[in-house]
Parts: sequence; C-alpha cells; structure tokens
Amino acid sequence: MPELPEVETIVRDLQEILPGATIKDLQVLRPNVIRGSKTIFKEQLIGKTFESISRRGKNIVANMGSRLILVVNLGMTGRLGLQQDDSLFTHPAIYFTLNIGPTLVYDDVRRFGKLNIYNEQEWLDRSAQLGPEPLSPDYKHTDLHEKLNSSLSPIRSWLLDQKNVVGVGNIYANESLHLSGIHPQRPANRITEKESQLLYKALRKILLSAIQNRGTTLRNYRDVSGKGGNNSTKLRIYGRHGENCLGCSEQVQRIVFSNRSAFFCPRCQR
DNA sequence: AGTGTATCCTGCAGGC
DNA sequence: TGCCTGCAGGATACAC
Repeated sequence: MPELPEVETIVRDLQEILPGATIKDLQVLRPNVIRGSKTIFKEQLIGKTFESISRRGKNIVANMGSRLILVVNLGMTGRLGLQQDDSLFTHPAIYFTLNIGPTLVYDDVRRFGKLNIYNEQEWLDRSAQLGPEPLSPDYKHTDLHEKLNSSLSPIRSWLLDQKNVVGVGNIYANESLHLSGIHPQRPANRITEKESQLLYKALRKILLSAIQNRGTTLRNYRDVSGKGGNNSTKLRIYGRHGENCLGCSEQVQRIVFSNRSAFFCPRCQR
C-alpha cells in the first residue's frame, strides 16, 4: 500500500512521538509479520528506547540503541498508529506498550508487512542492496539515465524494482510515466536521454507533491493519527481507465503485466 | 544475469 | 441475498 510519500508522512509523524519512548512490553498477536522467533523478537526489544526514526525507501527505520535497528516494511496494508480509539484497528498484529502515552499498534489486514531486527552492520549491508533515494540531492538525472541503459525490462517494472531506485510503487510509477509522456511498457534501454531527464523531473515532482498532500489513500492507508492522505484526488492517470486523459481527452487505457495494472494514455505516452 | 510469474493474505466491488 | 471472480499501495522464491 504505502509508497515513499506515505511512508515519509508516517515517519514524520512518528518522529514527533517516539524518540525517547521505551518499550515496556510487547505482544505479538500475529507472528507471521515478524522474521524469526517471537520470543527472540520480544527479548531484543523489551526495555529498548526509540532513539531516532528515519526512512529508507519504503522502510521505516527505528534506531533502538545498542546498535539495534528495527525496520518496518508496511507491505500493502500495514499501518502504525496509537491506540486512542480501538475501532481504528481492525487487524492488530503487534502491541508496543510504551512507558509514556498510548500503546503503539502495528495493524495489518493482509499481513504482507514485515518487522525485522538488524544489527548495525546487517542493516548497512541490506541498505546497500537498495537503489538510490530519488529525492536525495545526490541523485542526478544522469544516474537514472546510465542505469536505464543496462536494462531491457519495461520501464514500469524497472521503476518498481527497489534495486534501481527506492520508494516508487505502482501508483507513482504510473503517475510519473504519464507526466513524462513515456509508455509503461517501453524497454528501459530505449528511453532517450531527453526522456530520462523528463522522467527524472516527473518522478521528483510527483513524489514531492504527494508528500505535501500527506500521501494517497485509496483504501487502507492512514497516517499515525488515523487520517487518510489528500493526494487521491490529484492522481492524473492511476485508476482512471475509461475516463479521459487530462492532457488530451483520449480514453485512459488499463493493461496488466507483471501481475500489476498499468494505466496510460495511448496518445500522450509512446 | 535478468525477467516474468506465483504466492503470501483479507476484504471489497461487481456480475449473475 | 448469496456465490463467484477479479482486484488491491509490496516483496520474494522460483522457473525460464
């Protein structure tokens, strides 16, 4: 469910709440959302204090002190929130009892999300396998162009692969490709330098404005306080098949490849 | 090596 | 109403 803008919104919310909070107790109701044994997971986390919260791609990264890192990937329907109103959590998977404030809840309808504990080195290694952050000032359009050159895969699939660039999921891949006028099935290595520059700009613009709108809520996504994001009405192409393209009024098409829907305008995107 | 597909789950919308 | 099918923001193990 959540892509970079949604995870960024949650991380900013958590930064206001968690640093300094100590985990007093922990209940794992759904063991399949954690890697490894529930007993070890509890042993490692109970008594630890949240030192800082950050984001790497679609991962929420919590520094727990003692060189221990808790990494939360929300999958499709994962969500972190505070238990101020029980009715908000339909599928609680983990309860974190803190020394201050309400209980922190990890809730996940489909349980595709995962919580992982790493030591510092393990996380560095894992993080090194991920691609660059698209919003980092170090990320240049030439980085994107060079990497595109070595791949035959359709550009929409390429954008979803976290080894190439992190944080982009199906919504923002489709949105960026529409804004830059590139067909989702175009082989990555057949994107011209000029087009890759357009894609680079589109990607950053789309992600930044979605962050400003606190993310896209189609169904399950909620911020930490339980509110949906405001970006869904701003979508230009995602989910709009059968409607008119905003640029040229041609009908928006939907096709499926790699088991995911792609939306595009046959006139604006070649 | 580098891609595409099936799979993990539950809920919901739409067709009959 | 109820049953069936398809589809949903992600990541990964596997087959080619």
